[in-house]
Amino acid sequence: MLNQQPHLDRVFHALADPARRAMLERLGRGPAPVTELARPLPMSLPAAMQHLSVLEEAGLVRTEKIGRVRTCAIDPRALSRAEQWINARRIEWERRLDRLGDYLETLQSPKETDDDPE
Amino acid sequence: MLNQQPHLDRVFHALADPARRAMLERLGRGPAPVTELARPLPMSLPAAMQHLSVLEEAGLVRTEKIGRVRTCAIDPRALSRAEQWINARRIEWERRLDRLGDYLETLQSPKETDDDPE
DNA sequence: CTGATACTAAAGCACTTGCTTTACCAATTG
DNA sequence: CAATTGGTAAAGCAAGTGCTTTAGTATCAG
Repeated sequence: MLNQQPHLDRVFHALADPARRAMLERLGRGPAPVTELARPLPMSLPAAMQHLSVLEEAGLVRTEKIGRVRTCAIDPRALSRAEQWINARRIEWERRLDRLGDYLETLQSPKETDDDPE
Repeated sequence: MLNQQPHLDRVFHALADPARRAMLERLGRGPAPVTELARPLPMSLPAAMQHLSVLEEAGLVRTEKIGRVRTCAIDPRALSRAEQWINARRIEWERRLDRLGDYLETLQSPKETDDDPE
């Protein structure tokens, strides 16, 4: 019943780590090889590689190895799904808050009782 | 150097679990007591409580206990920070893709060479 | 009062994460 | 060729997660 969206799990989990967000922010300025992504991070290269593979499995990053250099680039499509989920929630919540406001107003000037009083 | 935004860590981590997203979706339709949030989930009540406290520590949910019932409600502000981060990345990436497009066009019709060839 | 309801606290445990180190291969450089 | 560079594979380990069960406490209903 749960988890119809394992993709969202992976994307949000990938975004929940500062090292991975730093990688994405760097990649926002253009593609980069693995070593360059790893350099600013306070960890070993294999550790950075593991973060990178989390980003890749979430679909946020695509990589291609040419010669001995693996070049990494962002894939914006994965992020848009996460954005859509957040957006849907926010719209829903704002609408509800509006209806709550309406309801409170009907309490102020009681003409007819409406439904959805919670 | 990393982790200037532990708040983002917590929000994205909270969103990375389907049980917690289900709770948020339910709360989008209005406040609810703990038991109602837990009922559809395939786990014990204490387990659901632990998920709830993750949401609360991320600032996504506020709760108030009246009598023996703890009522939970969403707090949209926490989510907007996450949305802003995603938005910033997407705008950055789209701008970069546009510039890449421009660059490719200048290659097609070479009049003047611009900077930022990456 | 008695019993049921709604939560909460705590301990325990299998499993997963997030690194590390070591060792290694393949591509390039001199 | 030998040495260096860029990346990978694998093992190991401390710490954290995600549940469970058990055992409560406080509140409400009758």
